[in-house]
Amino acid sequence: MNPVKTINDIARIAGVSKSTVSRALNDNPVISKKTRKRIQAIAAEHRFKTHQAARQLSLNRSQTIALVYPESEHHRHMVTDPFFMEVLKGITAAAGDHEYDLIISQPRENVNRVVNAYIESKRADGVIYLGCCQNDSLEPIFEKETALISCGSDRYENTCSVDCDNIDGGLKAAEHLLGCGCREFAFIGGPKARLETDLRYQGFAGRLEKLGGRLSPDRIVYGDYLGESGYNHMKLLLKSNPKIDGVFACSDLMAMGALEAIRESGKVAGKDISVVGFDDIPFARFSSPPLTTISQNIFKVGETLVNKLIQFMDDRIISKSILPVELVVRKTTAIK
Amino acid sequence: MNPVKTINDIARIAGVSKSTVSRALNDNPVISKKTRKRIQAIAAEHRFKTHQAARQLSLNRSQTIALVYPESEHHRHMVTDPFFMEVLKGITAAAGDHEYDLIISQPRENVNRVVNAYIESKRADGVIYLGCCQNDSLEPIFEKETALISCGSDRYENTCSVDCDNIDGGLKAAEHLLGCGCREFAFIGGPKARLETDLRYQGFAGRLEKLGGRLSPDRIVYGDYLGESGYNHMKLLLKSNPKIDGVFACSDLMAMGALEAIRESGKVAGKDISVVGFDDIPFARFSSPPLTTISQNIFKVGETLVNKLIQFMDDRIISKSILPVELVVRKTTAIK
DNA sequence: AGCTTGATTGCAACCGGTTGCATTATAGCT
DNA sequence: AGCTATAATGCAACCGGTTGCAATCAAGCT
Repeated sequence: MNPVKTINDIARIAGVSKSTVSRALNDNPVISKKTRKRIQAIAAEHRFKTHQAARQLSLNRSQTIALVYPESEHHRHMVTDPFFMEVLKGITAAAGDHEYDLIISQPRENVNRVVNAYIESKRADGVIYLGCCQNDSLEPIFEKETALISCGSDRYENTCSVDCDNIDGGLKAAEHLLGCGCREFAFIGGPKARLETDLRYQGFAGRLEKLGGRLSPDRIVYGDYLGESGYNHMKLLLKSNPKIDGVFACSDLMAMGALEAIRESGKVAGKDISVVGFDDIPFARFSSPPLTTISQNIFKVGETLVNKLIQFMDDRIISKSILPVELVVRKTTAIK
Repeated sequence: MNPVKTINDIARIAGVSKSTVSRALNDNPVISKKTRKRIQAIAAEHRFKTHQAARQLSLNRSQTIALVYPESEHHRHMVTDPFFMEVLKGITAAAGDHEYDLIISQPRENVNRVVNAYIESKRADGVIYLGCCQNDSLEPIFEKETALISCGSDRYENTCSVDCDNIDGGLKAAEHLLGCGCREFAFIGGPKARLETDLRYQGFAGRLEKLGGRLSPDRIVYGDYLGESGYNHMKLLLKSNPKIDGVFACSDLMAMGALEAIRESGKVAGKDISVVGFDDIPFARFSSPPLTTISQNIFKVGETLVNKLIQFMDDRIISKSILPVELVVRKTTAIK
């Protein structure tokens, strides 16, 4: 097959001008249907593919969304974050549906600069910012009219965001544990700097206070979402506060770590101590015992991030979305 | 700040031609050091960012790598694949180091076409193909001189690939289980269509045969890498083959599902039955009991994929890399 | 001073698309 | 047939960089 590289080649073959080819390939109705079909057929036959850079240059639009997430504070090699996987699935699916490409980057530092670089170099038309810590200082970005949407860091008036209802999650955990008859509580949060940790705490502690659960400061600890930190914290908690009978952990991984610590202590989760996790990762139902948890529709978070970002890019509509969570009762909680 | 958009603007401000600016910003030594520094200073002062599409068009190079992975056969919303997360980390890190952008896509179908489209539209300079199933038929791509590197599907002569030493993994699992005194084995593979399933089986079964372990066909089953399939398969195996005392599962998730099934059956993993997983996901040490498993350096796989792909793009060097695996002994295996 | 030479810089074409506007073809009408 | 309204197409500029080659400049030499 001869090398057909550009619309000029197609134009020559079809005996029309290059502008006609361009319009035909974009299905511009100003070109007669007959010509359009003919040119499209020729293009297909020669396996022509538009040179994306050229197109982007003309249109001054990259048809690309950048996904930026900061490197986790503690780990570089080991973090297996179920949340990220799932949200990524939602994002890729939705981006694909809208015919946007997705470029991803996990900057070592200076998230701020990276986000700006994507926008200013026209490398991306919009940015999804995932799980920003409170000290990330994206202010300079948020202040501008940048097409940016965030998840896990909704702290700026005029920026789009999508989040799960973290307060309601904490609240549901509290109500359920109270309903199980627990009275002595512990809270194993995510990293303290993270907004969602705070929100879940608010929901949890607020409802406990109202309904008479005990949650003293020495039973409020902060982990890193991974199994190990749940295990370690629970071990210490059990030693210092043997009366604890209700635990809310801000991730399933930490909850499962806690289960292991409970088991080692000789107590039985779901009987002596009730445990509620957060996330409902696929494996949650195979923990031992199967984990009661707050389920987030993370896939949907990903989809919504893309959809709302595109909406903003198209219409400048600023939206704050809060997606519902729900309690999934399994075996780590039971009425005493 | 006045809007400084293009190198033309910089040229005007600096009082030089646009080509000089272009060269200066690329640190071309043909421009006098003084001029270079001056222009770079001006560019920095005005926060100038190169328009990437324009640059790509000129250079006919996107400085981008595409990561393509097929949608998992069974699940769309639920798969939490620890392997993917970790390899992605390695890929983003290495791509960043080489100043390549990374675009990712999980095509619903027609992986083949997607891969080609990236290359032919110059959207990407090279493609990383992850975990190809045997029926994906990427032949048309592999046959060409496409800059493509694959992981999990090394089936084509003249294409780069990176994989862990799956055969050796199976072999090590077999030796360890035999060393524990096991004699009646079961194999819980990944999807049957996947190459690594076959390789691990070869290593495992081959060594068993040599050293006298029993692995009859009805004890060879295939799951989907997730916890649930490990659970279900193990449950059935225990019913049909109560004598089994050594299990090799091709993922930690399946192994952990199997542990749960073993627990439910009243047997004790690490005593009555030994179990070896594969992957060494972070959570493996918190399963109950902590899981003995074959550890892969998946982060390194990601890095290697990028490095070898770039090497190929630069020098057309075709490389096949096989990374070592190692046995991590925890508590699910013990000498009887 | 005049000439050579190497170091700097500028000119203009080019990369491969898109698009406003002018032009031509077609159809419809009297 | 002649004229007009409209549909279809082509021309050429433009997007913002890069780069081969020509032009200029300054220094070194006889």
